[in-house]
Amino acid sequence: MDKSYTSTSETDIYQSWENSGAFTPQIDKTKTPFSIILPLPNANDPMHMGHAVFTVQDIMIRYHRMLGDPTLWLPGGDHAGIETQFVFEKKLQKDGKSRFDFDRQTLFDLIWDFVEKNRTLNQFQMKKLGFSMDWTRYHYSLEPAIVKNVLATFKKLYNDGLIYREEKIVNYCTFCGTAFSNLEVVHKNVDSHLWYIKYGPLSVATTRPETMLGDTAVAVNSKDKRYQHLIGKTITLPLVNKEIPVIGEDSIDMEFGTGAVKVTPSHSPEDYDMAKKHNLEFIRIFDYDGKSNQNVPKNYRGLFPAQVRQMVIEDLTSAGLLEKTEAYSHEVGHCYRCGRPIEPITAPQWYVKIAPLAKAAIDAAKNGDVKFFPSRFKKTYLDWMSNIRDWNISRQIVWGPRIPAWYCLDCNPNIKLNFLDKNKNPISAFYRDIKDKYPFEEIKNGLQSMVAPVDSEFFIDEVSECSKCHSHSLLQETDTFDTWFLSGQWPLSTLGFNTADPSKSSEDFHYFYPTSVMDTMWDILFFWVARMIMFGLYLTKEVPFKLVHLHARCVDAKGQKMSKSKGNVVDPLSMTEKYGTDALRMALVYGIAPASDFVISEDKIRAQRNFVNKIWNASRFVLMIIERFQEQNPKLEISTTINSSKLNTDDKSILESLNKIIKSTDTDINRHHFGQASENLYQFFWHDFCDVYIEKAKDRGEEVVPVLLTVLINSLKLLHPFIPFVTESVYQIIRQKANLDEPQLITASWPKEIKF
RNA sequence: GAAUCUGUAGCUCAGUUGGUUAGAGCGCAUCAUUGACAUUGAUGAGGUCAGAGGUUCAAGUCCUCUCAGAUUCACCA
Repeated sequence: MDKSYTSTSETDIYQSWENSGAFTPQIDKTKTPFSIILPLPNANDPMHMGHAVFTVQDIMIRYHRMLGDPTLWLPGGDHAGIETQFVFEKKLQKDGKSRFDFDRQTLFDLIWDFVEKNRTLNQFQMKKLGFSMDWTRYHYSLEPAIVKNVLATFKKLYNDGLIYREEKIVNYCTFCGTAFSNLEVVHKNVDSHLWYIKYGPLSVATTRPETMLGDTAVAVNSKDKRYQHLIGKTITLPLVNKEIPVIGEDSIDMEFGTGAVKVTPSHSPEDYDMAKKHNLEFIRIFDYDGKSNQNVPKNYRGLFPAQVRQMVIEDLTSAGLLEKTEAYSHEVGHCYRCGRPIEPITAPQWYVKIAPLAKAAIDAAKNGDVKFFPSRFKKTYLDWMSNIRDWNISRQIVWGPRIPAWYCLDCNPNIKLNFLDKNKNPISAFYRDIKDKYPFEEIKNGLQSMVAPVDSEFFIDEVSECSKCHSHSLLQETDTFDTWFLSGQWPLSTLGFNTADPSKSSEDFHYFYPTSVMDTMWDILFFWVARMIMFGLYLTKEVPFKLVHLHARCVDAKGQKMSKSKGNVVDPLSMTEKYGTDALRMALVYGIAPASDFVISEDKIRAQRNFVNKIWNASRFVLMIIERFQEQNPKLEISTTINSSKLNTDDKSILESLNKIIKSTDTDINRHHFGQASENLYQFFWHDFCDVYIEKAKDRGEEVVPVLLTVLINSLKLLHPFIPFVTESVYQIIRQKANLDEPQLITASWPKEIKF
């Protein structure tokens, strides 16, 4: 054996595991399987430290595999809708282009190629980390079969009356050009102003003066004595010179501002609700490109909100209508992707009626069908679940499956179309105005996006002819699915559940579903975990996993979340090259509490590299001792059979410690205290075994061999889930020496109490 | 505004259902080591477990409050 451990053979060891079929479980109906679906990484993203924390999954997987359970760890890759398109658009920007230069099919194809180039990268990286995944069951989220199933789910939801299309106020990012769900909006505190504007007989206080051009009412508290006489009357909206009503609304805080609030139903969520209640007019003054439109007086048109604000303030000031300006800081929604302020806009979108789905998901958590670890996350989950609102599943991007709805242009002439004509000139117009100018095929081929009025009729199945007017001018909805709509069905899709006909679901599905554990980080508990639970219950009546395990988050030395934009990411692969994969894996679990933040430092990895080397050297020494005894006594039998009559107190002591560590490792792994388990193993091996037992064994004769070997082999087994490479390579060497039956450590039997 | 978490050695953190002198890694000090390993060994210094009160035979651990920090959720003008 070499003088120190080198990690150069890791790739070979991984290959031999994979070739031996160890990663691929056999379906055995007499046994209970253990299965984990990997939280699918973005297919085109390289791995970061956060992914390396999936080591805890490998620990569980390897442990159960050694216990003899049919064990499945199913890997996958996500097309990651908005994320990927955003990255791609940045790339386009560098080349001086934008998404508007392409029709949607071309853009989609470009992104597809872009992703394909990197798609296998993180598969390679996961192998580097030693993850014992079943690559024969790998899935990619845009595989035809998976997409087909997702569309079938949409159809089922639709048929069950759980899908609807409505024009509500949405979180719209005019830069990214898409709406977002509430979860994707980041609230930031912004220092701004409160402007007091004179509206006829009263004044209103507002943080967004520019939206006044779209005001359709003023609201006051109906109990407010100052304004009671005005309720039901109208006042004149300045700058626009239009009569708008004063309404009484109990939710208005009389203490705040002037106690009177301007109401802009199309650009404020609260005002939207008020307008629905009081039947107010909706005037959308900002378009989806972020600029003011035809609904504002001429001089304010075609401008961004900030510009309109400037003008409105100036004009109000010169008209003597701006009473005062106060400094004011408040929360403003920002796009989680590009960081720009979200513009609340009314837009027709597709929604999932969430209440019935949420109810089942709440019940499942309450009755323990799905458990949480650490358990406090159950409360977080239930709190969120019980306040959940209908889910906006439509995104105005191209990178993802399109919503399967088809509109007849001739029945819905008010559909707004954005497309490139045959000369690549951008056209933006209502169908009614251009139907005679452009052939349908030209529109269809150059299509970028469309906005169908909320009352448009659609077909949920693709048809080539409109059943009403027999037109062949049918276009599929250009909105794509929220990426979580697809990944929310991931456990079902990957295991072969068939939504359209559940009886045709695969054997894998029947055997491995519900899976055992879903291990992820708490930051996607709502985005992903909650959605998977809802979909799982909705489609199969069963939870997709019995346990939600939230692992720790890796932060930088300053305690900050690692992110590419902050430039503080530590690349796990460079660490594996420098110190070996095992050292990194051990550093990622050693002494770490579940679901907490932890700092990964090079010091810590180095310390674990030393431990890995200690294992190597201790094993080398044990073999040297044995060889020495063999030279003295060629007939010496190398065996692990313990003869209790020959044991001295040291032997008994180390065997007792071994039994203790076997027991505690079992307990700790089963209750997910991987940090504790690894710490105990570290202490046991280095201190109890090396520093104490081996030191004393130096002075003893060949009778130490069985105990030495027994402790060593069992230690290797116990450590294998944590540090698979060094343990396997040592095992292979010892196996030859000691004629061990089990060909590989990865599939060797998990240690049981030693009788002596 | 609501909820959750954290505060333990110089640094980064463990500490299970409350149970003897509170632990690890790194760092530090002293010594050792020519045959497993300097990627080593031994010994040691260093902590009124954020603060106050309470429950208990017993509290780092449970309860209440205070202080400090972090995070998540939330449509307030």
